[in-house]
Amino acid sequence: MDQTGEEDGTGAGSAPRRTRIQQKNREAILEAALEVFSQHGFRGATVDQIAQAAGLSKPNLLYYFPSKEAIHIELLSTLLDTWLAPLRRLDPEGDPKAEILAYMHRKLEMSRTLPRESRLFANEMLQGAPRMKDMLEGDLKALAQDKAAVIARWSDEGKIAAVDPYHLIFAIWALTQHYADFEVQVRAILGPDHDPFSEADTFLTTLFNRLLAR
Amino acid sequence: MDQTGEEDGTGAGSAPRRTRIQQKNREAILEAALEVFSQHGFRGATVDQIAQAAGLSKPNLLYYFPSKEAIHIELLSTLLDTWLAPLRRLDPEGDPKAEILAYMHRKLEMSRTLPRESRLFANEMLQGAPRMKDMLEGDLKALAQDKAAVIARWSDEGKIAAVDPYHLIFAIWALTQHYADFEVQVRAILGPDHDPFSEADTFLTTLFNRLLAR
Amino acid sequence: MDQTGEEDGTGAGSAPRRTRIQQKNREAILEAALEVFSQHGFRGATVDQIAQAAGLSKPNLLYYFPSKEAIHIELLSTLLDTWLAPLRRLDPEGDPKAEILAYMHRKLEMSRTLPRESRLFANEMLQGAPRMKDMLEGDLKALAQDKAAVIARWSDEGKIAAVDPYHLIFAIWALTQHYADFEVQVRAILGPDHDPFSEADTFLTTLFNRLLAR
Amino acid sequence: MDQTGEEDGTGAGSAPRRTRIQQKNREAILEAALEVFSQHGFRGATVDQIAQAAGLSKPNLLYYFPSKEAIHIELLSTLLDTWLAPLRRLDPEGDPKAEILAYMHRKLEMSRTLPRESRLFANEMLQGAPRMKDMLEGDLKALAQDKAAVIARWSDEGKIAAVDPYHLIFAIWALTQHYADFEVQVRAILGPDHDPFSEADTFLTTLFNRLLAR
DNA sequence: TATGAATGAGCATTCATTCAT
DNA sequence: AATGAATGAATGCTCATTCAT
Repeated sequence: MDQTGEEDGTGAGSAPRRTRIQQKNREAILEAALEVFSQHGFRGATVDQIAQAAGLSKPNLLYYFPSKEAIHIELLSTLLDTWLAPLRRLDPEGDPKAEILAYMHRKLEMSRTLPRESRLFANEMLQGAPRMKDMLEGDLKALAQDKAAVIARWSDEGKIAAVDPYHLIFAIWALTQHYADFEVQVRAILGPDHDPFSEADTFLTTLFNRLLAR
Repeated sequence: MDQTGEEDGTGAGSAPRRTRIQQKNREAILEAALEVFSQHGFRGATVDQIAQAAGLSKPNLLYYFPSKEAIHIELLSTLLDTWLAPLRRLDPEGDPKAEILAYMHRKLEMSRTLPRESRLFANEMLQGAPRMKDMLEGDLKALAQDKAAVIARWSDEGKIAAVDPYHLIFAIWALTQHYADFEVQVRAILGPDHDPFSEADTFLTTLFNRLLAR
Repeated sequence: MDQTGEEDGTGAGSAPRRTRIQQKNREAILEAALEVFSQHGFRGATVDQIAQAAGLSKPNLLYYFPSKEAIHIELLSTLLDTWLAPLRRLDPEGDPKAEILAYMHRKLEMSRTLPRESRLFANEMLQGAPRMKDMLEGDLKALAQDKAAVIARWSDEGKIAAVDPYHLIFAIWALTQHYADFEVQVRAILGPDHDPFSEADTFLTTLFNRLLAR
Repeated sequence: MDQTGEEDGTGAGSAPRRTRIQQKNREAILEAALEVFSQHGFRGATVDQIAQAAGLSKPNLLYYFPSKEAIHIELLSTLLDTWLAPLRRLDPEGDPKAEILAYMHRKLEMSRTLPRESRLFANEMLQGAPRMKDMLEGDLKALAQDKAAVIARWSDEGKIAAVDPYHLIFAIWALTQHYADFEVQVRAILGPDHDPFSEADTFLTTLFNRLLAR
């Protein structure tokens, strides 16, 4: 997914040296696991499925990761960074409404291009975030507070309409992720002749423009 | 095997005769299953958990329902009706903006009072609706089309601002269900001193007012 | 092995009610496990072996005991009581030498009739008593101290020859258990025409008579 | 595969040529294997544990020995020689009681200095000597018969008290090995302030003196 | 209706050993 | 002489479901 190279959970230590084949297999496993976990959830996924999808034998897969859970955790750790990146880019010095709209667009784009990651995340949330709670109350909370303060300031300064900054963020998350997480429903209703994401882009642009207009 | 003749979604079959104890146990099972399925997903839930939560032995539970899957399907069937009820009540003859806002409020209220149902539904969607696709493309689609037409008319007649009626419905779904489905995340960010649903009520009222204002 | 009915490890609580079939199967499992564990050790034994020896399927065995380890622990708990019984009967008011010789005989008889128990115990000791250390430092130590004091008194009062009471007890254990634990070796050396236990009886009687004679 | 031509107990084969590093690694492996096998038994030990303890990779370890079992067998073969050495030194021409006591002391000293070897041997005996039976019925039996005959002669000649020579040997084995094999138990009972082996020395000296006194 | 007993299929993980380099 | 990579065969345990009563 990204070439930043995953840490081993310690977050600190020296980068683990990996041979080319290790790198390749680890990536294949994570890619396969993303596919399987996002579709079936943690418990619903089997190591066999993942191994097969990665083109490895089950014991060989467990040569690269110590356990099924370790793969899941690795995915979630990497995911959170990816997930928060668009929000991180919200620039306190930029034009308020443009910044918020741009953020929404980046987030919608992520739903479009990374729907499996979105579903993996949603799965974890639905189950009460058993493996992610710490991350939520750490990085995520800090970032949300930071950006909410920025938005609140914009709101106070009259640069955008008055609006609860936290719930504005929630709204962006909810509205964009919905198109990934509830894709079946959206497609069932719209039928095959619609392009949900392009319509969503238009609709959400309107929505946030009206919501934030002074 | 399934001599209880449970209504299977067709809505036709003869009314199943049930003693009071049967009724009570079926309800206990469905209540328990809702709890367990919504928390752990279908594969993550075990019949044992459900039986224990229902206060029954495992074989006795399977006397009432032929299989784990049958319980799940029964829950989903019932759920869809509950889920669509608020939308059904959207009155074509009512005041457009008031109707839409009232619908949103009913939906948010459902997220507040029935979060387990919301998560059960979300779980099913995330997995591609393997057990619900027909219902989506049947009742749900029909209802959505029907109500979208109403909203489109309102929009055309200038009674509300121009808006894509389908995506308006999606927005209501996404924004209200988010507070049930991503509750951990919302609470992790807001902390213990907030009342997410009451704040959401205010925020969403504002949001839809601005979106729909002529 | 004995009809006292095993506790479930809590040591306290009410006696677990068991149906006849439960009683029968539990006993079959423990008997089979004794056979297998004493021969192959804990790690060397497989649940499959035990199940087969007990005439049960693997999952059915695990219906009666939660894990392989639980069976092992149950065996060891029961065993310690059996194991200490002969020493418990050492009567402080009896004739000193006769009491000690009688104890030795009871212990030797146990090696003869319960060699598997002896080997199970020896196996556990060899590995450092990972599952029995507490029992050793509890019941066993207390009993040994108690009886060592009795023997020390006899020794002090000149009723038996001066002797270290603890090491006298160890000597009885070592000498009697040897015929069970090292049975292959004893038989390899003596050949098929000897009766090790009857010879041991004579030899050990002589040994302790000479050791303890005033 | 096994081109190193390890002496396989027959004692005949050509002397294996080994480089210094080979020699060093073989020794490291055997040392590590002794540690691990004596603690966990054959089945309980893993090749990984041994390799790690020896500071080698698993495949490299298997370059030196064709299999886990081969290491075990090698250990046992070497062990038997070590084990019997003290008895071999029993001098038919020496002073009978002094010889027997000296043998007992050598054996006790071995328990003190080589407890792992003692436990390895005990483990093998407990399991019925599956890998050692031939050795028992060969070298061991011959030596035991030889020395038993010596003791029997001494006994017949009145140089020591009348005693069954085989069971006298067993007694020495049992009493000395007990302090290595059942060390946990001994220490659990005596507590930390005792020196089991030094006390055993005193006790066993007394015991055999009284047993053998004319 | 209800439950104790039983099981086949499956699952995550371990492990001795082999392969390729 | 050494090791990273790979695997077949277990191994302990779980689970939905069935059987017998």
